[in-house]
Amino acid sequence: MNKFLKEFKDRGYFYQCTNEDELENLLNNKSVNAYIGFDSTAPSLHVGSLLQIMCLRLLQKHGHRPIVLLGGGTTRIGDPSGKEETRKILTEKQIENNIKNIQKVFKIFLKTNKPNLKPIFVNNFKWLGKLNYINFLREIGKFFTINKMLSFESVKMRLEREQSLSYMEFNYMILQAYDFLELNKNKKCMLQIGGSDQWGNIINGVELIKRKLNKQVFGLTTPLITLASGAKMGKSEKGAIWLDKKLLSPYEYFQFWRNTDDRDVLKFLKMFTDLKIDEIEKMKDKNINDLKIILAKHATKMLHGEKESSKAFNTAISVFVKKDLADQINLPVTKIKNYEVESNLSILDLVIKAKLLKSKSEVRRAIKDKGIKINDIAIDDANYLISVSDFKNKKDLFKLSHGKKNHVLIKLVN
RNA sequence: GGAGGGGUUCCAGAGCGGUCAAAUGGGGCGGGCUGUAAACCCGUUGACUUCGGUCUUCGAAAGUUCGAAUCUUUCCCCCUCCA
Repeated sequence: MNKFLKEFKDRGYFYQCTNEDELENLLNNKSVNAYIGFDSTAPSLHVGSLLQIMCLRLLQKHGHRPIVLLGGGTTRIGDPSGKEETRKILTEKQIENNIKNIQKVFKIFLKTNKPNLKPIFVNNFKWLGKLNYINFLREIGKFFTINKMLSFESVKMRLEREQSLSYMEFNYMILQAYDFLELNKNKKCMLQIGGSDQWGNIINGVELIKRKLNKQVFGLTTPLITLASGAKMGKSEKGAIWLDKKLLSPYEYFQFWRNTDDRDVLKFLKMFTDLKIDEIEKMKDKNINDLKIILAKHATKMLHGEKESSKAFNTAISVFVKKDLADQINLPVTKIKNYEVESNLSILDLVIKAKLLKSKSEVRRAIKDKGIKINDIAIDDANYLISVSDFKNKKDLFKLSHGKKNHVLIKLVN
């Protein structure tokens, strides 16, 4: 079997392929350009997109060239797949900023010194933005039948759920198909990869190219990852797990992986680290917590680098194992000013300021439940005022915690 | 176009004049157990509070009433059946 495809399967990335045998031939014979499109509705991607990123990385590892499509065009429309409601429409400026920021993560994951394998970044607004409606209908629209479009899962679902699907969104799949056509013509792209929810959109592109150019191209999908708990990957209790340290610190990213459900650990090691499959297989019988640490270290290293990864690890050790305040300097920091303390800063306000909780009522409740701690000592009075003596251990620092896992350092500044 | 049914707190879903910030389940959060896991058990789950209360919420607006999620009117949205 083709090496790329084999590893793709071994790592659990494989879900469906439009024509596996032919694709294998192609991959055996030459370096292929392949693309994945990414949503640009947020300023960063989150772990939900990580599997796709890993696919591109794997592709590159096997000598194929990744194309990253950041959909300035399609983001203006909004993919109805898997969405229950009409998307919000973003301004052009927001989208441009998002794209700029999202590119950074690919520059990390797809770094290479081989010029011919460098990722190609494309923005489909470049071609979608100047489409002429009449021409488009005549040249592209004629290949699509409404009968078929209505049969797609993404459309059916919206119709069944009685949620309105605007004409604009209904066109999304055609635009995505057109993207593939465009990339095939101009970037020699032969393969589109995507999550299993993209299957419909992908075959539309494959078929469009077949009809329009009489060329065979391919589609490959990855499974939807659900956690053992049944939840979707990417969201945690705190919100999205962003792949951007401005939105989520390396320590918190590390903790996300460190807290993986036992049942998911081996799967994630295969999916989200570069460790060789047989190495992972060999580790199977190791202590599950050690495996989680390996996972967390690797995943963090891949995104934030070796240094941040080991810093995060050390921080975690001192928080959870050594319980030694001195080493916990990598926890998220909230600064407060001298005068704030002097003017009776309450624990209620501080917890909110540190973003551990959102309202004073929540903080009150948490205090009642013994869930708020200063330097690991539970606060039992909701009227507690922060004072200089709270900083006594470190002079200008103390640790504020909500529950066992959410810790923030409070730093006193002038 | 005609006839019915419905829009409730994060979700599902009760309530149908006061005792309703609203049953129950799910989810979330905290605590316990443990392994920073799962399962399980307990607590909690609108906001503000000087802890006495106060304020905002049951599709939208107006009204009846001492008092409305609950009744009336208009409007918006959705579902089912018939044409």
